[in-house]
Amino acid sequence: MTGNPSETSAGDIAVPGLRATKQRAALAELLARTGEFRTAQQLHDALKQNGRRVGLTTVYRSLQALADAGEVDVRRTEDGEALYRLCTERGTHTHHFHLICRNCANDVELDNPEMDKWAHDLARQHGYRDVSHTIEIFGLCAGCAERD
Amino acid sequence: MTGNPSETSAGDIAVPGLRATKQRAALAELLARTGEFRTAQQLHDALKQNGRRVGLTTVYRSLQALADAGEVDVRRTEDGEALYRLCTERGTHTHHFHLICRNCANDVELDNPEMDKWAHDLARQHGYRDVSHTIEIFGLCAGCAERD
DNA sequence: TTATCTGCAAACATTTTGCAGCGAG
DNA sequence: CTCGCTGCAAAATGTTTGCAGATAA
Repeated sequence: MTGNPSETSAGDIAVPGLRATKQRAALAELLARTGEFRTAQQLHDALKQNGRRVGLTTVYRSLQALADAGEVDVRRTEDGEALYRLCTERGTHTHHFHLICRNCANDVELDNPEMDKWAHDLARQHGYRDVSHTIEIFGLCAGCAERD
Repeated sequence: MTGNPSETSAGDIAVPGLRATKQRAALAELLARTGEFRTAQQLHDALKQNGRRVGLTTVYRSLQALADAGEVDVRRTEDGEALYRLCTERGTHTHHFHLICRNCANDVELDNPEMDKWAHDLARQHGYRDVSHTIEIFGLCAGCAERD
């Protein structure tokens, strides 16, 4: 699974204003392959295990840049650690719902432009500008609810 | 306003298994008076300004104890800081919006049953049960946007 | 009295920053 | 060649812990 690192950038992410470096390519590939929320340190460890030599600092900085560019989603653990995952709908600066199972941590990412707009308008009604929103719905997913 | 600290416990919170100390009483009173999400440090500062001498450590430990006891709600800032607020009513399963200024941390609490219902339905459409949701909209409040 | 609580200082964990050198464009 | 990117080490931040003395029960 981890045995054949090719030079070709598989899940490459081109962000205008960011240089294409090996490190970021490796990170992007990893993010694409993972698809789930991981801490910066987990990603860093994974890169190390894949033989990729990327500094933790660079992981942090790249994740931040990618988050700014709207390419990755950021979420927080209950104790405040940042979790990163490749945004399923990239490029769009829309923010999505997260439907998170509180048992298995499974995360469904939804997109509801209407609700999106609503949240936006509501914020502006109250004088808020430069608005972003986070909508997290916690519950038991079908699988876990059954197993209960 | 702050000049006459009486010995009587105004917003006292009695938690079985926890001793009633002046420090915790002061914190509880402050929480009751505040009613909004604050960081531990903000609470600590407020206590200091009220002439209450309570160590930061104690603030943290008390908040943790109160949170464990279900008396206090914990939330996280966008950058991972913990925010605490007196739990309004346990049992009510109402969830509100939080319109949070990412600069001054001001928090407008809204209630929009329609959006509430929407979120709920959406979750159930995806097979989620025992649903609760958190809707946080971050932005710059009018005041901070002006000051920019 | 005695077990818990307090508060200081020091430890911690995560994330950020300074700076010298590397490397993409 | 140049300027941004990298990575180490060191700093900054928010939070937790060890321990000696204070205090509620």
